[in-house]
Amino acid sequence: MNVGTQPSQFLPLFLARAGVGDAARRAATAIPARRATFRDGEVIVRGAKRPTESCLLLRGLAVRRHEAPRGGSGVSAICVPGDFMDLHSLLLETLEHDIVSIGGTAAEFIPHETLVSLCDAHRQIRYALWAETLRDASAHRVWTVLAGTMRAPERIAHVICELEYRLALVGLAEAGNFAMPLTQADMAEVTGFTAIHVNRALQELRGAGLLEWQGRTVHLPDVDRLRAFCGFEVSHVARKTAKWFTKES
Amino acid sequence: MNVGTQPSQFLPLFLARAGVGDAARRAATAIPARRATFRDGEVIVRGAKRPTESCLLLRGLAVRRHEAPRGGSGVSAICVPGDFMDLHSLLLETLEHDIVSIGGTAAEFIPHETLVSLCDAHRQIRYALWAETLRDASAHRVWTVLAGTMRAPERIAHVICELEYRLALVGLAEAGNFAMPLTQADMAEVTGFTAIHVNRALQELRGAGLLEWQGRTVHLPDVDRLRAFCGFEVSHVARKTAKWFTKES
DNA sequence: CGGCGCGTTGATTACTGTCAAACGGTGTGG
DNA sequence: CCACACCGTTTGACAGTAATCAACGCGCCG
Repeated sequence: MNVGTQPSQFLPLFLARAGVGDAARRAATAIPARRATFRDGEVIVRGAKRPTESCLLLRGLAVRRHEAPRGGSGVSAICVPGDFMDLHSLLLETLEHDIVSIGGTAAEFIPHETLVSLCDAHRQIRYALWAETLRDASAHRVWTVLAGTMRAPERIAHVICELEYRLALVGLAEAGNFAMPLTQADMAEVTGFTAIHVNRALQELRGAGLLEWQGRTVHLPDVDRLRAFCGFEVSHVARKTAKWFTKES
Repeated sequence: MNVGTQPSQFLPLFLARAGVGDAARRAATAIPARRATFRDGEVIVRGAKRPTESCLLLRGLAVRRHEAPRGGSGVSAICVPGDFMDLHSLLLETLEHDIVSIGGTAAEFIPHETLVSLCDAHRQIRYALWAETLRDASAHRVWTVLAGTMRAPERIAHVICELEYRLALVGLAEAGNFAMPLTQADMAEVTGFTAIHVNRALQELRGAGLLEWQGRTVHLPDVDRLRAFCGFEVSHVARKTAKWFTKES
């Protein structure tokens, strides 16, 4: 549902986090952005269609949903608030997946031509956006390996650890507690297991006292123990950006 | 083994394929590149160490090898000649994986500062390189989903289809025949199965007349049938680049 | 009340890993 | 030349993990 156009709030925040300097950031303060909200399961960006805007997630969770070759579907990533979800559509003609809302979400859409102008005009901005897409790619590589090497309880625990970590970064998780819009069926799509198997793996995790997940809330009694259980390392998720491009163009 | 420094051959080729115009391409003709060859299993780029160059694969195959959390290892991508293997090290401080030679390989290394100068000076070049990293990311997403949803025979067949397709693009596969430096154990690392299971899946594929793989050579009697078997679609691998950035800066 | 989404359970089957061993080719040293 | 070791491949038997099929319970909402 479209809820109007207003100056982008998240783009300046995003650039600030990326270490972009004041001058370039001032140029990004008055960027008009279309805002929209989405209900559970609604498609935020459809892969089949060439988009003319890129979107930032403001609230809620979203997944990158792919059609799998033999007819099923799979998820290649989870997006949290603050993520620039389809920056790649700026340069690639086709998208291989949909971006789908999990629970209620809000997103803002910035026209490609605006982003291109910013990139052309500001060296720091273009490298910051490029670096963001590289961080995404790095996360994808890690997921590929995890999907190949971990069994259900560890894999699920790892997804939860990753969510907790990334949500905490943007103030949406505290003391191991966070809202969990994903259902067990969603978790199955993310991890590639069946919903039934996810259910049984979760019972194992609960039984071991590693996590509580009831309704739409997750509580991790001992984050460190859960991280040890599944081999989660912050360094796998948090990739630092090189600092050579801080010079303004 | 270091085999000297000479003007980069592949960078101009690479830019030409990316649709970069003559003016920008001329600037990239005299780029000095260090050349080196590697034996089977040698590390071409070590993730732990911050590199000061980015490398292109000239000959042979290489894999992105990760340490898996519980001690094993996994592979997140296969690189073929012509691939810019660690362009991401240009902007990210840390790399989460090694790039490892499979069989004998040759690579050329271009200093980061040279690449940065080219990117700063030429709009087309910076967008072409950015797009290349986005294509990588797209391939990673597809692999994540495949790793989660396919069983061994299909998954292995898919990797082989992808290799055949990408090698054919650079003239290294013809009529379904190509050199295969990967061993069955390597294929196990790539797909996340055990070598024994890979062996059995291959017997199944051979029995169905879908592929022949003996020694270091693969022959696909009927590429279309193999593609149908594993759901391989060219569109999953070949992502087109948007054409808006053809304008020179 | 009845339907639906979500979580749960049990029984059964299919897929994959593990352990142990053997085979064939290749290169090396005696 | 042969013995030997090594690597990649192959085989068999068995154990563990996950998918499938078929229900059932529970809460929410029309």
